[in-house]
Amino acid sequence: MFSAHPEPTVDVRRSHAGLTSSSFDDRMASATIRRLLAKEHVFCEGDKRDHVFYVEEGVIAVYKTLPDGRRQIIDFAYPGDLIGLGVLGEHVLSAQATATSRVKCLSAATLERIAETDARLALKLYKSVCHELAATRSLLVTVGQRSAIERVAAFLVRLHRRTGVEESSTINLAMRRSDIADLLGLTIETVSRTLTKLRTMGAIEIEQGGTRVHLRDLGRLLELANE
Amino acid sequence: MFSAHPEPTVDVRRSHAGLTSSSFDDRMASATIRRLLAKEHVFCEGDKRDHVFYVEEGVIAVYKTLPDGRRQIIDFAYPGDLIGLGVLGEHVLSAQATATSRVKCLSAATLERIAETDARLALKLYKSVCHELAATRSLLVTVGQRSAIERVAAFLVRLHRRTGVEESSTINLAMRRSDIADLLGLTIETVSRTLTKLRTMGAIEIEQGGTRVHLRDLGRLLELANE
DNA sequence: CGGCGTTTTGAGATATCTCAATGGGAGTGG
DNA sequence: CCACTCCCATTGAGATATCTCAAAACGCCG
Repeated sequence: MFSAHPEPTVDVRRSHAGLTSSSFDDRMASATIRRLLAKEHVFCEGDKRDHVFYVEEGVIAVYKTLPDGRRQIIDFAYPGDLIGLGVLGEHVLSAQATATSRVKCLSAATLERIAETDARLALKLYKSVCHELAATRSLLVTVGQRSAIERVAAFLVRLHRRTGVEESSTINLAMRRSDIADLLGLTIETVSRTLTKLRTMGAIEIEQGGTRVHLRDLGRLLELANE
Repeated sequence: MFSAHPEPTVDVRRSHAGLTSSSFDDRMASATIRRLLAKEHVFCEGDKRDHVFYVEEGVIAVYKTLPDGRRQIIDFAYPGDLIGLGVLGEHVLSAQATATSRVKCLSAATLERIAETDARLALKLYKSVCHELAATRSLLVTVGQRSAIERVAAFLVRLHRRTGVEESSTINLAMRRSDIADLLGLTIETVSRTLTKLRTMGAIEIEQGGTRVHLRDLGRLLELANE
């Protein structure tokens, strides 16, 4: 379904789909593991798209840069997500670990061949694009319409939903302020100031090093996020 | 492929795919036509998603609103685009004509039924999501990273590529300043001022009523857009 | 002509950015 | 174990792009 048709544009990126197709599972079991340190790249825009990566641990920032170096992070990929899917021979986005991470490297050609006969897998890939699209639209609304405090609150809430362990309202950012800034279309300083404002308001607590954040008043954050 | 699987999130929106599958063509031929005046809605967020719409003429703004009324336009749909596709029973976005428009109303259930057996159509729908995703990411980069003048220049260039007749570098906005503002995450006034700045610079000429714009210096616009 | 919706323009307010300095934590090497 | 360095986060102060509020001009339609 994917590889047979040359296609002029896009690149599919992440899957929330549980990966249960049996032939796919076989692949997963025998796949190569790659470990990354913070700031290491999984792939770059323009690289040959010969692998698809399944995130097992850590956080991967998927982003696009402008010619002058400005960077927009499109999304963060967490364990269980699939990155690097697409219909083109080259990656149109870059992906970089924001913290120590581990990914499984899957052959793109093989995956796409399996998808041709395995309707369940094909459907999962399709759904993953839909999820991706929804997430991107949601971020677009945030960046286009919300103020700094709303953006940061929305980010925290979303991160909590995505990675938060039940009951615990402490989240591990596992990334730098610059990553948050590039996701939200703000500067590092504004992100920092906004976090301290949220702290001052009593909505959050920031632990040592500023990477762990305790969401003290989730209701307040939701309200601020305007969701 | 689409209807059989209840799915918790998204809504696929637009297709650039040439629509040539024969059973689909039959549907198209017998479909109901709906004519819309500017500001009329094609559908609203939360509406039952029983139809998919093929834009034949005009411009349809597809958007999302925040609880307090702020609006982010996700994209404009032009003739040849398909809107309202998705995997959910309800629309998650709203769609409104920005100018007099004409759409063909297609039964969502039927379309999805055909897609289950017609691989070519299914593939086209898949590709349309990919295109949509690429367009949304591109807009996200614009809104998150670019200045007002860069955003407006990028918008004009994109509109020209999308709807511009060969050779003619005059484009018809067919929408209000408020629509452009809500697409780019700016205010009406900033859009207006930015357009006059581009005019003063000699990059564009604005015709009567401000709806037709002549791109006088496309190179300059491209440069400004930072693409 | 008169009214309405829209665009343009102006002037002042403000959120965010920029530039710069300070401080903290982690790692390194003496 | 203590400098020392590096990277990152925080904080401050001033600059600025964009927003807000307000008024005027324009184009369209009855």
